[in-house]
This record gives sequence, structure tokens and C-alpha cells, in this order.
Amino acid sequence: MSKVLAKKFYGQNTLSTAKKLLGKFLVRRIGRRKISGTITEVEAYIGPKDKASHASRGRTKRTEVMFGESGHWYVYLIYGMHYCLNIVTEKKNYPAAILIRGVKTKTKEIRGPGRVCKYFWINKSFNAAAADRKIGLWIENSGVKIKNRDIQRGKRIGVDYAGKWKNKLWRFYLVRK
DNA sequence: AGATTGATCCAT
DNA sequence: TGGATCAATCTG
Repeated sequence: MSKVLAKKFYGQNTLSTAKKLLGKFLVRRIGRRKISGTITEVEAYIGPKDKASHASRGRTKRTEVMFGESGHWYVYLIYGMHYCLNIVTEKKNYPAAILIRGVKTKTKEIRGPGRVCKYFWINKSFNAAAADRKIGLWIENSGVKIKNRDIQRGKRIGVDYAGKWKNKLWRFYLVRK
């Protein structure tokens, strides 16, 4: 049995998928080395009307991947400096994705989407690729059971421009003990 | 609080 | 084709 999450894991409701991603392993293989960590914080961007989502401006060269197949990576450069890693969710032609904002490794906790990409050596070359072993970046089942009471939710970060959409409680993170 | 940095998008 | 914007992070 493969521990790699299959496309169908991502093809359903984005909010429940976001919660289910907490506690899963993000894995990056570079040659014979592996970098991995538990996903601790995520943020959902859902549908064509979500003003906080890049997809709210419609299909463009950049956002096309959000309208595409679930289980593919959406990677973009923000502020000319930082990459952000998202996994596409829902059905084809319905734009949605989950931003990975935080990861915990054996030795350290990485908070912030730009830091996650830096730590995992992720750049735009992964954009639009399927999340699997072939490209060296995927998500695995960890076997860790996350309870609802271990999940916090809050407003999304950095989207104050998004009108009423800025108040959606679409950020989920693990309780820090 | 201010600087950084460049891809993206749309109209000024 | 120019310029404002931006799902962030760093230093102070």
C-alpha cells in the first residue's frame, strides 16, 4: 500500500480536505536525500468568487492550474521574493487550493508559506505538476490521528483587501502544546 | 514601521 | 506598455 495521498483525496470539499491535511507528511526528495515534516497550518482558497483567491480574477496563465485537476501543485512567487506552495482541490474547472503555511520537522517548526518553500527547496518548477514521488514532492499519510479539538481555525493572513472574504475562517492550524 | 523584490494583471 | 499590486519576511 502506498502512503502517498491520491488525487481523489484532494478532489472533494476544500475545507474538509484542508483539515485532513493537518498532521500529514509533506515530503521532498532531492537525489537520495529526503526532507519531510508534518503539516501544521493550512489556508483554503475556494471558488471563483473568493476575492482573496487569485482565481477571483478568472482564468489567467497563472491561475489556470487552480481550475485544473486536483492533486496538482500551485506554486507562485509573491513580493518578488517568496514562493508559496498550494495543492489544488475540488473538481476540474472549479478553482480552489490549499496553501501550506506551516510544517513541523523533527528538529524545528517552520511557520510561514515562504519559509516552508525555502526549507523544502520548492520553486516554480513544481507549478502544475502532480503531487507524487516522480517529481520529488508529495504528501503522505502519517498514521497520526488528528482530533477535532486539536484543530484551531482563524481568519486568513494577508488578505485584508478581500472585502467580506477576508473574514472567512478558512485557516486551520494544530494546537501548539 | 520600512525595505525588499519581480511576476502578474489591467488600464491611469 | 507602464505602473500598481501583492495569499511574505527580514531588520530595526
